[in-house]
Amino acid sequence: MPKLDESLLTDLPPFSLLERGQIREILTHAVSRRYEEGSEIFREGHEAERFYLLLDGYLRVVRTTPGGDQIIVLHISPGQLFGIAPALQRDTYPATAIAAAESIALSWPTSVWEDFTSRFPGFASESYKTLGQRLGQIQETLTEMATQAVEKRVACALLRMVNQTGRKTADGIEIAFPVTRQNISEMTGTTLHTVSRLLSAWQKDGVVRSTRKHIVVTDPHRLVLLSGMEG
Amino acid sequence: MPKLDESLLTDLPPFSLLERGQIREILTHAVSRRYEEGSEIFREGHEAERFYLLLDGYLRVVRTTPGGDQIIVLHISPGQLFGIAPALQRDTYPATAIAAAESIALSWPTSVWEDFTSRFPGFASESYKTLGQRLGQIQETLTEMATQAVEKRVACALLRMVNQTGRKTADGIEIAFPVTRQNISEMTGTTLHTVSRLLSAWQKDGVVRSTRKHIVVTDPHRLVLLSGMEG
DNA sequence: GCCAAACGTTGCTCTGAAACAAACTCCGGA
DNA sequence: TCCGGAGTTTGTTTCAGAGCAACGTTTGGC
Repeated sequence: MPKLDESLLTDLPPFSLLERGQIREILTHAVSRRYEEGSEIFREGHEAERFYLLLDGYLRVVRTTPGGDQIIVLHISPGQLFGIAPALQRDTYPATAIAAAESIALSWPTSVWEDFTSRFPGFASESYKTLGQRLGQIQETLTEMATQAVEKRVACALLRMVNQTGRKTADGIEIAFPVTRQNISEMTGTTLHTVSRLLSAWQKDGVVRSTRKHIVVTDPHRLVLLSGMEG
Repeated sequence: MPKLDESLLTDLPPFSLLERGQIREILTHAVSRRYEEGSEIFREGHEAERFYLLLDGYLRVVRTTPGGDQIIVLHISPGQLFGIAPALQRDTYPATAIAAAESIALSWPTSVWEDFTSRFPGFASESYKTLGQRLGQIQETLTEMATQAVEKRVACALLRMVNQTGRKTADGIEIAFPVTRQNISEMTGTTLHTVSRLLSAWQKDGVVRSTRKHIVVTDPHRLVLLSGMEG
């Protein structure tokens, strides 16, 4: 295991209120691990043995139906806690986490959760804040799914990724991790065919530019209009 | 305010570990109120001033889109905490709660939340368990919405209501609160017309029997088959 | 440098369910 | 008792988007 530097954590919300010494102690319990693109960090329904903090990379949180269809519930960006089943008194993960890009995460055994939340001020409240945000996000996605047409859902999904992970480039804002049409269809409850057609059309209109597994939004404002969020 | 009896709370999970005296103290901070069918307990986006416990009746938790469409995120049954935004470090309600039937709820000011969770063992953990269950339910609904056809979604919605609130009658299991076709369409992201057609067809097949605002599932097993959960 | 697999595109068909439309029925209140 | 509104039913039309099919393109492994 590589040596972990304290500065990794000092700027992250769950740990920002803590002393150097406390952070050092937290790190002594942590395991750092690298996950390559497409690999599974944990699986839905399995015993929740550890909880995690994403240091670098991006994750997809995924659910699979009995019928074998997969849907992407949300994405995790660096700095976020995930797999925090213990916060919800669950002993089993409610979804599967998959690395969308090569990623690095710290993890701790579930058994130290109790200890962390009681001893470290701000750790518990930040965790619950994260949970609250996620609950909100999922509700948002649910209402969108229930009320909006496919085109708007896809536009919203792109915007969400751009807002979370977008970085400016010469010709627009690009999504910082690999995404396939299939992935987008799993975020929006549609088919890869429909997503492909939409992206092609938007590319023709100059709203996006996309290559294999890679999307740049060239005209975010137009995309917002397409998403039907306003106007 | 009517006098509140301690026995109201002693059997409910959030309070089951507590002493009589503690429960008495909790009740001194509580306000009890009756909500008539269709009335709003709190509204999405408003300041989360109080949190609640449903004593009797049923609630719908609802979200409204900018476009005016409404969708029902979940239902609340007696004994459950709700409006517990403080548990998630939110200062605003993430959804609107509406009485689906005449209901009675206790409520406390958000300011005592901190106090309750720290002083009363089991209160916090039960609250978080509730939250965990709800998160799971919503994820479930989301995947269903994304992958299943309308017919299955409606079948699932009925089954969920039956499982949560169903009581046996002469000719089947009935849903314990008023439900309109419109309501079901708001649970499943479809139109009241489609729901009406489905219920008519199922009634013809002897799977359900329904009158205005009132549904009895006469053949739950067939409904499970229709829901595509197994087989 | 070749091959296979993964990813993407595009055309065509067909159907599930929305949209539109019109009645009908029940219930509560004046 | 009558009226009006809320809830329900049913028919018809329409179309977005799934399903099916075939082909093109990139990539990485051997």
